Amino acid sequence: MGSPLPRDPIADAQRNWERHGWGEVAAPMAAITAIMRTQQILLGRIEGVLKPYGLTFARYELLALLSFARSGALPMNKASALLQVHPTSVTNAVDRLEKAALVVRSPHPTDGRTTLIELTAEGRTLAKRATTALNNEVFGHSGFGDEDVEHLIRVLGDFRKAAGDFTD
Amino acid sequence: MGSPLPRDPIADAQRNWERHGWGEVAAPMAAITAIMRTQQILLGRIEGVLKPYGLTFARYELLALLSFARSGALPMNKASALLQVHPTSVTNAVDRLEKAALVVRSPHPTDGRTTLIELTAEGRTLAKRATTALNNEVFGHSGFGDEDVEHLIRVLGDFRKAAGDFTD
DNA sequence: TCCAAACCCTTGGATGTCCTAGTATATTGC
DNA sequence: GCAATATACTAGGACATCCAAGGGTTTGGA
Repeated sequence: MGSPLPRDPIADAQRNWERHGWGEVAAPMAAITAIMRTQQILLGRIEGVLKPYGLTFARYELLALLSFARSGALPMNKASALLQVHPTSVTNAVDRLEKAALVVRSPHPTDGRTTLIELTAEGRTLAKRATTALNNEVFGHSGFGDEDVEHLIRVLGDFRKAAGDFTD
Repeated sequence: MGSPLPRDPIADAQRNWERHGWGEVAAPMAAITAIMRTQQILLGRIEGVLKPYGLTFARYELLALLSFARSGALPMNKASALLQVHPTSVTNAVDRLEKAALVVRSPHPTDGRTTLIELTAEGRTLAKRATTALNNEVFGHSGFGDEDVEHLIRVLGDFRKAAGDFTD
């Protein structure tokens, strides 16, 4: 999006916060802003790797989730809960995946309100290939040290739990 | 978006990765996924606080950036670089902020290609109030411990630097 | 001097996310 | 058994982000 800046804009923001007498919250502000930016960078990398497969991250996540389900099928509401996104986002993703013949919608056997999302053979194949690509090109070179990875998993896990993501 | 899940879906994903022989990259995958989810949670909180002010996070960031500029004005391309978003995103944000009379566009005095974004008096006032709200309601209760905040700033700072965000 | 290359901003299009409503199906309770 | 409530999915709308392209302005080398 541009060449490297001469200075870290988030560190600058933190200094501005302190300079304005908000020193108490300057560090958390910087940490939160850094999380936002890091997510943006990672998402960009992931989307870049997935593009050749005709997938976006949202669609890949759904495909991957289905590929781990016993039967290769899940109710839409289940997928929405597990992916932690709004139901309409799942509808959107399924619409496009279905158009690409990677999944199909089928009625739930006993509950008429529910729609099952089912992986097709191509969907399963593509999920596997995309996962390999992501493992090789993103997760395998995350840029985080092993210790930092463990720390992130723990700290962000605690945060997500406190935020009400899960009970466990 | 839903009630808490009985189990951490990211920890489950990590286990799935390991079960499929991708143990090498399971942890980084989990860490990255956790960052994505954490960003989503934080963004939701921030947007919730800003809503009463008629602001979104994108617009707030621009307003805050301008409020820290000496003259309360910045070229669009400068803002794009500092916020690290695509120029068209800035155009979009400025369109809406201008419609709300929080900023105005003015021509650059010497470079005819450049447009300056200038904070209005209301814009400056609103930025201050929104910042106070965010400090009180989000940054002040980030949910991260002091040590974790320092750790996040360091680790994510290194990551962003390695990703080419800044030289410093 | 003058034209090509570089730079700046905007428009239009594709995606994703969320929210609000609306329709259809299940469940509950009287 | 039937009405009221709850649940599941989808349609439409508001926003944000990015990319690709287009039109105007500067800069720089021939």
